[in-house]
Amino acid sequence: MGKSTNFYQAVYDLTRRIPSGKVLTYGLVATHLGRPGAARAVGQALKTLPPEAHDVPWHRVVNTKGEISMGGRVERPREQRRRLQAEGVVFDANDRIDLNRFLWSM
DNA sequence: AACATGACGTTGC
DNA sequence: CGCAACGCCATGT
Repeated sequence: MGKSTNFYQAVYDLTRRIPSGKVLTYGLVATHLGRPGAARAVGQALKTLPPEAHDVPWHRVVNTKGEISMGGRVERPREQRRRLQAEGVVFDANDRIDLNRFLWSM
């Protein structure tokens, strides 16, 4: 039940290290975890987000286009955008982030 | 163990 | 640049 797998834990760990005002893509997170191609699994980890990971800045992870995913529901993406803007991240006219400026590079 | 699912990515048209 | 198809991976049933 509430037990998360090592992979999920790793995702939460790395996501927690993303500095405020910076973002990372699902694909890069997967790659940094040594599982290139597991971008979808990363998304699942962040959407499931257990109580023990309430402090994980899930909003700092976007897709490779620099845009917020999941357009169906509008509440969640909206909250994500709100938080990012509060950290200084800028969205262009197409609701897209300039990854050349805000992508977090280690 | 097999099948279905998804907050993704890349390539082809 | 927008859309469709295919690929990849970890989970849940």
